[in-house]
Amino acid sequence: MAELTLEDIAKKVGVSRSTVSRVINGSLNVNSEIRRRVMDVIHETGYHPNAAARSLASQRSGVIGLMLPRSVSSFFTDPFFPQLTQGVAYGCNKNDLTLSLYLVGNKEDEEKIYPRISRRGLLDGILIQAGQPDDRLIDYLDHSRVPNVILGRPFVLNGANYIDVDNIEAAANATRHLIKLGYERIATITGTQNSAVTLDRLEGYTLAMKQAGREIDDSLIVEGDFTEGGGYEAMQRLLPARPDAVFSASDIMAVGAMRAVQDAGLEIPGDIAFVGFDDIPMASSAVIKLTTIRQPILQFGIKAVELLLDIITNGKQPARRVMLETELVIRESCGCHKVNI
Amino acid sequence: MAELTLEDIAKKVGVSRSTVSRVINGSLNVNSEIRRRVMDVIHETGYHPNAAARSLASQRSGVIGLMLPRSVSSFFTDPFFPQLTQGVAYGCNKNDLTLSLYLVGNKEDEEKIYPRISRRGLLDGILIQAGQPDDRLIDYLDHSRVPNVILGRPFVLNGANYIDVDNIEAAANATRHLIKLGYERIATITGTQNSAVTLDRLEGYTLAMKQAGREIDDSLIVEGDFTEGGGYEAMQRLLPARPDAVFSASDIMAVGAMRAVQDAGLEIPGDIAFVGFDDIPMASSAVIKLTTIRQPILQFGIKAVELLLDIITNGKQPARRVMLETELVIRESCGCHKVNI
DNA sequence: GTGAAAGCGCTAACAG
DNA sequence: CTGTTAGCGCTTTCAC
Repeated sequence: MAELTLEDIAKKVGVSRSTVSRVINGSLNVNSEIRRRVMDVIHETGYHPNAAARSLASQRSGVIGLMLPRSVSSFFTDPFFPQLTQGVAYGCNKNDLTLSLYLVGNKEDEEKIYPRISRRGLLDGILIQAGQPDDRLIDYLDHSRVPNVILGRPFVLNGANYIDVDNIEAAANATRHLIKLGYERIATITGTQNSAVTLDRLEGYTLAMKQAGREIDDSLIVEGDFTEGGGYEAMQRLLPARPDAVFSASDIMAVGAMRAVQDAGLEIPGDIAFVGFDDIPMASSAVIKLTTIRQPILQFGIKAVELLLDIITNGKQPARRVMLETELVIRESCGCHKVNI
Repeated sequence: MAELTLEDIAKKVGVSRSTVSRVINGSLNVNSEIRRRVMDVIHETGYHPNAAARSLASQRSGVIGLMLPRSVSSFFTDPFFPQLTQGVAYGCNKNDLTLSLYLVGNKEDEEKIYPRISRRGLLDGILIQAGQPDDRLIDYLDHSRVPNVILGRPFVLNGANYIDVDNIEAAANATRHLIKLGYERIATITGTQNSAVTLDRLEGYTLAMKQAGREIDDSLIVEGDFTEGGGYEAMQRLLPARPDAVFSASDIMAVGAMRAVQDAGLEIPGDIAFVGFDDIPMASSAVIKLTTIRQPILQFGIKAVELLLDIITNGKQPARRVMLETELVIRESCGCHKVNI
């Protein structure tokens, strides 16, 4: 059977194309009897309006993009991104939006993707993961008229719309918890250099330490890369400095680091206590029991979609900055109960 | 500035709209001098054709969908899916396609998504992850005219186009490896009930055991759920049966199971040997060293896109079934070297 | 409350 | 090799 059009439906019901369009788009000014008949025919025939035609006429596609730049290589290595993606997907489902995913693999991909997202008609707006300071994309989008919101604080603000958690405060919180528990040599495993999250979480650590009158010992600060393996190696480098507690800038690195501690024959939290960041599902597993800073990852994605929708509808002015709350979730890796005895 | 149209470019260059369209679409029949001038103006002005108009006129959107049904709840829990998604994304990048991701969260979402994917004009075709036997979607798509390929063998074939690895043979291979190494009590941790992968891998295990003249001992078969925690628990249930080797239907479950073994004070592979399935990045980490069946996950995604493209171009007849090769990757968890001594 | 008519911006015959 | 001419299928004034 040939594809049905609005015109076909109209003919079958005996009304005009406009009327059918009105009932599909939920206009109130339609006689309820006619509306019913139109609906019936639509269901009987299994008619679905053509998306391209609709986009062209209405200048709205109902599609938003999610772009993860090349610098986010940990897409399938850190559960954070899949979960974020899921949050965005839920946000889309909720708002009857379709999600287009742009995963950039290499420089070549990148060049091909720029034009695709700026092609009008395809996307109503786009969500971009903040990356490294030299990410040209954010800059690029700033100049384009595509409504966009940045996931995470971008390096250069410039009236950007973004959503984030207060990484500095959250990391400070995590560190303070360790300080309060009486640990003497508190170390930190940072994320990849050159990303805003890494900088902010490190700053939070430093802040809390200084506020507590502790000196910053560089041998207690090691760089990870947001992977489990990276956490393992970072911990191995850290071990000689004899830390008695570690604040890890991500849960997945904490998991790797804890493994390194165990492989070294030490105990958690007895010998070394841990606090992570993210609260990925694994953190609450029976085996890990990681005390961590919970980010509302799913909510993050959902809110981002809503923020974007707001910008699409009402314009990008004034700039919007949404901050989500984090929360210290106490499990066993920090050794809380040890102190309570 | 108002949005540029093809007409504007044509006017600036002093040619007709069609000519500009031709150079954009790479038609050969254009005077090279004119082509150059058109290109120049396009670059100067930063013109991008409107995707909706183009889709409407050409009946092709350049967008394909990737649908992960509700039954795939392990999206952000098993690295397999993110990696598959990445493979699909690469395949899209390579072929100048845009990827739309449909992650179904709940029944409600599901109902909203059906019409979205069957709306013509939006999608040129769709990739669907095979799920449980009662997944209505695959059935639904079979009747629709949307070109589609199923990722993994579907329960009901019916002329479906799909791509898969030979799970039975691969699992048998893994099991045979363990048999050859002389293990006496070889167990298996299966995936979630009711999925084709689970069934096939279990069948491979049974097959290899029977072929080797081993009896199938039900106490050596436990069900997992494709999560790390599930693997851990499955192993705990398995321990009393005193297995000396385990074939796990996925790497992530193997990781959990191995942890359970260590927590029980046993050694790998000394007390219990392991072979996994997938070869996720973690499997080759310095800590895990998991012997496993490597699936070409990225390739899987890329090939799926190419297959879909073929169907879009040449029609769904005849049905295409693509099988990808797997490979046994030997690391340390199987205890190979123990035997070689 | 309903219909007619004018596009939305592009592709694709078809002439020339 | 290039221009003219129809649409693609829908939304949206604007009359009535």
